[in-house]
Amino acid sequence: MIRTHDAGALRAEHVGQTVVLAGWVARRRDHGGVAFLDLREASGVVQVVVRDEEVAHSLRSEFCLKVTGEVVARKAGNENPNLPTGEIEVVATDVEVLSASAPLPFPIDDHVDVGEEARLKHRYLDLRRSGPNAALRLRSKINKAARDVLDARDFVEIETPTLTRSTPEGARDFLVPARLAPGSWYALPQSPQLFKQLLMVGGMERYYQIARCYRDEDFRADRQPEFTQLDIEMSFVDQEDVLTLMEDVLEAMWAQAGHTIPRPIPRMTYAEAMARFGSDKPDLRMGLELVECTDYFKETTFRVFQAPYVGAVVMPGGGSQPRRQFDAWQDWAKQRGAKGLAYVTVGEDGELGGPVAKNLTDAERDGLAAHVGAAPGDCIFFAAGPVKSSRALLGAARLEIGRRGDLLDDSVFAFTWVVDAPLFEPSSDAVASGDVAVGAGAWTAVHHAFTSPKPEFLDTFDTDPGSALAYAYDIVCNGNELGGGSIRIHRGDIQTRVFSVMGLGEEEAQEKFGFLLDAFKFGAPPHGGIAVGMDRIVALLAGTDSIRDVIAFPKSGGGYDPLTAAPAPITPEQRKEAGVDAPAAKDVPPPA
RNA sequence: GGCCCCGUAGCGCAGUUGGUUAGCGCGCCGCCCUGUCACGGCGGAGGCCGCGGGUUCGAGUCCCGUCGGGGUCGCCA
Repeated sequence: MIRTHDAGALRAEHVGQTVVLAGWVARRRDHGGVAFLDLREASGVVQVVVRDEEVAHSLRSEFCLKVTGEVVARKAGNENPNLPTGEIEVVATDVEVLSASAPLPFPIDDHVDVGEEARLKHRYLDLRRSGPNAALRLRSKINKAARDVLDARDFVEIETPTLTRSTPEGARDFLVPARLAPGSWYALPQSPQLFKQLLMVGGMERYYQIARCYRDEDFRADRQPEFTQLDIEMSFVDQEDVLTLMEDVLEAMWAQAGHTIPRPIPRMTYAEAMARFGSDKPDLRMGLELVECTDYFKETTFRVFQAPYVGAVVMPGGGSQPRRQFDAWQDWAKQRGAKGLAYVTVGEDGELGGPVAKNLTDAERDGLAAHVGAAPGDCIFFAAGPVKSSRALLGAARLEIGRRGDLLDDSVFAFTWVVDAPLFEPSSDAVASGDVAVGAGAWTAVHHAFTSPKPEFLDTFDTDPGSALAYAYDIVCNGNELGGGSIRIHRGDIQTRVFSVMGLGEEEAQEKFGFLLDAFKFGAPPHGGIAVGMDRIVALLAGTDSIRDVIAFPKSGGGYDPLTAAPAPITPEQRKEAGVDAPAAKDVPPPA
């Protein structure tokens, strides 16, 4: 090693020692005859005193230095209590410039805000800043915590291919031309789903992988075209085994950030989550649950509330919002595709106000505040219409109320399992418009096509797809779906029936994933698993809103990498050789 | 794909009802400074106001288009 000591580890006990340090000039304070350098490296920062003006004068920010010097105690009054190394300093006897630095595109200074575009373009400089640097180190620790738990339980870490076959998982695939088979294409995996199931058939019994996954979808704040899952699969287990294991893993990961997760993690059914929170990933850091009002308004003369569903959510203290604020709520609701957001205010005297109140009967007004749990000064928002879309609107309103009221504490982690999701949902968009899809009966898997129905629906799931529940589970924290999994189908006959409900014929099923169906013919063990998104988990634990902050080299909008400027054009030669323009090797049947 | 917001010096931002030479802070360059720690002082350089078109006597400012960034809904199991 070039250095003998870590700069950030020097303390009073090292006084008198001659040390060799290596690091970067974080800051230079030149007083003419004496200059102070803050030398920064992975372990921290220490103050270096340079008395040779010739040497000090030429040094600049982010020069990479080797410093030889003696550790001395700072004189009384010169200590810096803000630094762990603040009691001492290193008086340089020799300073060697290992590498000079050009002027920086942006300051490497924790006090200065820099735009994301500039940071990502020079991400290697951004990573010298304490925040981004710490985020990646935290990520490493969390990965290790997960590995330790799984290793202790005899899991096998196995890598699966990234050049594979287009899989049926719902998102758009990234495609890679096959030079040796012009006209044919690999797909990058959306997840290792099929491979991990094959590993179960292969007798591995306990598999895990920290796996990169690829989905070619539009961008969101919490989405990257490539992202990382902790992927787990186990044989001979039921749901309890998977949930317990995952809780062990989560507990260990959260412990890395100094947090304790109360065990067991509570559970609620999908139906309960939708009814109480209007979401399949409820944020349980606050109350303000949705209140069912359909029965309450059963006899109402108010036409808007003559609907299959009427629900409410209370905004504490919201009654005093000015009119334009309520108008803003209307715009907010309309932007989400709703007609509006009806509201009633509760005056300090208990008198109801707002445009809706006068449409209600005396009886309806009298009991309303009590029914929804509103207090004087509150505001009650209503949604009326189709069950699913109305609850979704109220669920979104609930979160918005939480944000505006500062009711969501980011230092608190509220976990829940959401279980018993429906196995299928109507694939038509009839759901959103509120019509009940009947007839043609095109159904699509809520989770994925290999999720088993719960045992009690094994006989009926194809005759009554709408009411069948899936043997699936999602882990939710603070309104984020961290991940999910299921007990899989391991019997060919059941798999065929599931495909059939989805309108997937035998021939097409064989074409798309015949290799999996074939594998299941050879004594496939019962198995199940789970996958959680590591980017979101680390972001939560790092206290950042964006998963970009916990990815070493993230992409910006449009899948663009500001650092390498990928994606980039290719040469005509590359194009020809890759076979990008070759005609299809074989006609592929269109999707069902 | 729809909607909203933002593009002004290396970075972060201001720029009035459209008006003469486009500012501020930090950084950068030069000089000075022997106890600072987000050191300080003096001086200086640095701008196709994202791009294209239009309105106007005159556009950083108004209009249309376009590109880039961010957010959101759709989409993403």
